[in-house]
Amino acid sequence: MSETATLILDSAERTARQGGFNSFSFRDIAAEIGIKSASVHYHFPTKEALGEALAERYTERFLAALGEPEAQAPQDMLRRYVALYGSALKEDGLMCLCGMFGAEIAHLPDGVARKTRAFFERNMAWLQAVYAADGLAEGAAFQRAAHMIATLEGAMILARSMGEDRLFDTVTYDLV
Amino acid sequence: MSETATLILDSAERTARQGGFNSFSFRDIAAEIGIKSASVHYHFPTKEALGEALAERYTERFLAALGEPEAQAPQDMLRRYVALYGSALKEDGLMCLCGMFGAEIAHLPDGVARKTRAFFERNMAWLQAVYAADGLAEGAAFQRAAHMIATLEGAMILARSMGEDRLFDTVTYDLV
DNA sequence: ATTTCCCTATCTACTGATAGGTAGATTTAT
DNA sequence: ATAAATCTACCTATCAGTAGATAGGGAAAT
Repeated sequence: MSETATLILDSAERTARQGGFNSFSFRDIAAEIGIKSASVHYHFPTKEALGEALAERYTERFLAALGEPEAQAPQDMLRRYVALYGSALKEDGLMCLCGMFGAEIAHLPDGVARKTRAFFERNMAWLQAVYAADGLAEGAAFQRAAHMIATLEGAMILARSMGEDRLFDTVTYDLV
Repeated sequence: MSETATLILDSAERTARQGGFNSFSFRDIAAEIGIKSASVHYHFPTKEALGEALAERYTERFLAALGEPEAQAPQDMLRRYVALYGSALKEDGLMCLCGMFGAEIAHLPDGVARKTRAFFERNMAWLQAVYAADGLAEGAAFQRAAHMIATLEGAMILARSMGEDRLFDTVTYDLV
């Protein structure tokens, strides 16, 4: 991937994680990185393609940061999972990209919706593996994984809505 | 409030609860209810005003549906709270309006952001009253209230993203 | 060596559609 | 007659997307 394509994704991701899929535009991206909007279309022909690339890169980075589900003790892996959401919110000051896309999934182009769903499926699989390693049965692991993702995504929304990032820690304090 | 104003809000709310603040437009609303977009502006001069009215009506209806926090036993009130989110998702097939606005709050007009925050503040107050009636100390009640809201908002996103509404019940099964 | 050719990446200039918003005339209801 | 509500007709700005030109860098052919 070219450096320009990376700059495009960086710009789009930051804006999308504040205002959703309709908040970034080819023009704004182009202006921010000092090229013309037609050149953005050269790298990503349609907005759907750009959105897919965004969700895909985000998912890959997210899972890479998590590592293998059995890398350490289950409790440590869960703490790492919570911390990854927390750093996204507190260090970057941004929502989870796929949480944002997930909220508006009914209005997204098909390809973007698919990639968004894939993020959650892969996160579910990762968490279920951790809970399974902790000795939980399949059904219980599934339930706990869904609860974990839901609580973290919701905690980001609540913290941002109330303008108080510490709320994220309040919600997640006894989650692991 | 006139009948037309109500129809405008109905149309805008349904669309906003699928795709967020940028997903509804004066033109689309007008076309849907059979008037011209200029007439929509007569009732709601700006999109900010329309967004504020949306969030305000949604909040009032939501709290009215909840009733007084001490109306019944705390466990019953909590079950009612969870059920209210569940019916919004499963019967209407829609996200929580203020959950949607909350996700994109950094890109919303000031007035809409304020009304969105007010929704969460009033929900927090209602839940804290329920938990206080259940004998919890102030800090614990605050923590449990924040956790409840976060989990429910996140459960809606997760269920919609994975295209499986039953996921909402999976997440909230042992929440009360 | 030079020329020809293609590829990458960008540009200018444009399209049709849509966004939110406004002025002023007209209709409708009291 | 008045006031509320809607209309026609328009504005400016922005949207995603396209066509065609251009510059520079190799690779291949002569």
